[in-house]
Amino acid sequence: MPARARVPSASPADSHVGVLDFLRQLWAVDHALQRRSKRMLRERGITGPQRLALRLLLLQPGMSAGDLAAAMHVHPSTLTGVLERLERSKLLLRKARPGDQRSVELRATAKGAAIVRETRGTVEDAVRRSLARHTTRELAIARTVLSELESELLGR
Amino acid sequence: MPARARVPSASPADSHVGVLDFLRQLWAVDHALQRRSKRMLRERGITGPQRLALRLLLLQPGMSAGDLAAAMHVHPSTLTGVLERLERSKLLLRKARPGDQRSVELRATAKGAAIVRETRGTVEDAVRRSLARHTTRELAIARTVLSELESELLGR
DNA sequence: CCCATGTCAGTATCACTGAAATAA
DNA sequence: CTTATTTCAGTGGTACTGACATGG
Repeated sequence: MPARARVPSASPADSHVGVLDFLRQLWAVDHALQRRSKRMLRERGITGPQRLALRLLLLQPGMSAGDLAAAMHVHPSTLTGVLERLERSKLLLRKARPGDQRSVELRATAKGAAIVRETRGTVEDAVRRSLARHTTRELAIARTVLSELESELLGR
Repeated sequence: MPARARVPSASPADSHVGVLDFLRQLWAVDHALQRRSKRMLRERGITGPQRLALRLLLLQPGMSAGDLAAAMHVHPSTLTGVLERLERSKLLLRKARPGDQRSVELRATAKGAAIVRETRGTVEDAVRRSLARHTTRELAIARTVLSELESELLGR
């Protein structure tokens, strides 16, 4: 099991606000996300992205694959694999859309809805607990920083 | 190219502070990180985690594989692959440690040091630009939230 | 013999590019 | 014919578990 590191912090000269420290924290959260997702797969048979897909589908049943891919910020071809695994696990149904046979209507099954309701040990659960410890204002700041980070990462 | 989503926000009843919104933002940053990493690989021949490994190695030359794995919060067997790719690209040297033949001394090559210095288009670059837009206090808050999120994700 | 270190084998998800299939 | 939607084929990186070789 990975343990805490003992590595010297970035020198202040690196930049005014410890870019390397922030960078490491960012990758740390990323790894934590990936590990939790793997663990969910082992223990409950569903990954983080798969859960997110189902969750969005419950909010807007009948979504097309393209719309869901956009909502999840992934390439449509990436979604194909996610959907296939969800379907194999009987958590999702793919149906040709009446009126446009190219498109598909996606819906969570009853089993899919049930697994989404069970939140113990999920990413969502961790987020909920973290958020409960902060004020609305602090969370707004955190979200803004994350949102700008996202833009910068996607840009150029 | 993934585009912006149009999905209804979480209902306020979901929890007091939009857990689903925060969750989506978190995955969005994660995806942005992955995409930037892939793009770096295409354009410059090195991924985000690979760069982080080299960066830590420059800070502490001669580190062992186990220590580096701990510093990066990954399993030693995960690091094996990362190191192999770095070595194949001639960015890193692995040498048996004198006095303990089980352990290895890791060092960035001159080429490795050079590629780390070139930061245009890297994750680090995006972080630097984002940080420049915020006050020290705001960044401290963001870091705290991320750090707690990490703990919650790793826990239980 | 026992423990530590690192690698290897096997498996799985995610993510892309680019091309193909099908339908509008 | 052209465009839109999704899937398929192929590639690559990350990450794990569990086993193994080797050295202390």
